Amino acid sequence: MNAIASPSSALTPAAEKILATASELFYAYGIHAVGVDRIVAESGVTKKTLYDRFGSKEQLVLAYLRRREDQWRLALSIELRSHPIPGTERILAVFDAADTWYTGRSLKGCSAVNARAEEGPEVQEHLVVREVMEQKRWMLRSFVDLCTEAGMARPDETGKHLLLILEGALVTLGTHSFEDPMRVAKEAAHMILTPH
Amino acid sequence: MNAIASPSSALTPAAEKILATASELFYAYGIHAVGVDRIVAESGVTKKTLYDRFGSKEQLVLAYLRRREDQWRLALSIELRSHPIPGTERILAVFDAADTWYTGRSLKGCSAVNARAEEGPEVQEHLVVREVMEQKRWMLRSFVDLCTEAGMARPDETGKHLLLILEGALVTLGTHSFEDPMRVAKEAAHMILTPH
DNA sequence: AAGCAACTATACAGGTCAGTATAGGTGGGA
DNA sequence: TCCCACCTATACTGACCTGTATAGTTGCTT
Repeated sequence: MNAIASPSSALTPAAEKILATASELFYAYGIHAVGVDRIVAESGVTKKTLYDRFGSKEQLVLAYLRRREDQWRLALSIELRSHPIPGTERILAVFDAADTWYTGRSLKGCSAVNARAEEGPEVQEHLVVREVMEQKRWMLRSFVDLCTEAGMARPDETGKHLLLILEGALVTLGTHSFEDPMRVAKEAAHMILTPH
Repeated sequence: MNAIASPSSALTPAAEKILATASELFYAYGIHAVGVDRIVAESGVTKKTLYDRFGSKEQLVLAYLRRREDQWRLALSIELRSHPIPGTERILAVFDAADTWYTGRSLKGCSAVNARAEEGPEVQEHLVVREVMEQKRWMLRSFVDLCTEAGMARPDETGKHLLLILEGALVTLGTHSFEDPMRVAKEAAHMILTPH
């Protein structure tokens, strides 16, 4: 596994407050629905400081997405460290980590998917869209690596199957189609991983 | 199955043009990012007509979501009609319908999920959020019905597993984590439906 | 011929958007 | 003592936001 959190880049106290406030608001209401005026008002920091520290709203959005992803990767790496033996149990531990980390904190699904929904159709152009794509491909790579080290017959295909199930559970956290989607996802993953 | 398209409510010509233009723009750029001024300009209709026909932007958004869902349910019911025998093949035909209907047309994933990403955290309050929830629960019910009529051992659980896989594939259409997600989803569904 | 639904055209109101400008305050290190 | 990074405070720009107001046109139906 390649899960190591980034150095988190030592923000100044005011920048920290801005990012914390922006993260809550962006996730809860959407990125376009939250103006910098509101972020500034609720964080008790001036607009000048926001632009001195982050440069633009888009860069603030990127910082928000990267921090959330860093936290998830850290939580995942800790969970995996307590299941060090390659195999089905270690793979299923991903869904335990997701249950612990996302459930409760993520009543609107995946922040990256939600951010992508608000951007235009250009894939390569916008930084936000690229960031989302890279995060998702990292998770796919992680699943494939776990399947490979477990000696699965078709790690590439199985990794994709597992990613689909995880993504579905994250979406379902936001749509409220049914209760406890991450537990159900772990069941589904278990069936995928069981020899037929 | 309960898939019958709604009567589609006979819009006036100008309303039709507005809805067609709004649908493209909402899907491509997000709902908050598209103003009524732009919809009006690109559809060649006046703003007065838009408000005479739809009443508000929110109602226009609802019309957009409902029409897209109606079209999907119609496509699904046609596909299912050509696989009338209860069983695994009929269930997997859902993913063929999704492949035909979504792939190409839906390079940014599910319109309902994307719309939900832009609304606030209140679940019961906003009409858009309720609409999205109802659409997703309808699809879950459809999967469960298909599993029940196929004589599956645990139709409720299997229906949820299938919904997770379908949702995951829709998201992946938008994130570009890997190619051809709907085909991969059908594979995963096939494994879920095969006795262990 | 009258009425009416559907439409065009233009202008406006009141608010919010991202981002900039100007001026000044504070605390720690060289 | 001077400097400098970091911060506050306030005002502003020009564009865009949803929604409304006013006035007039077209074409079908009764």
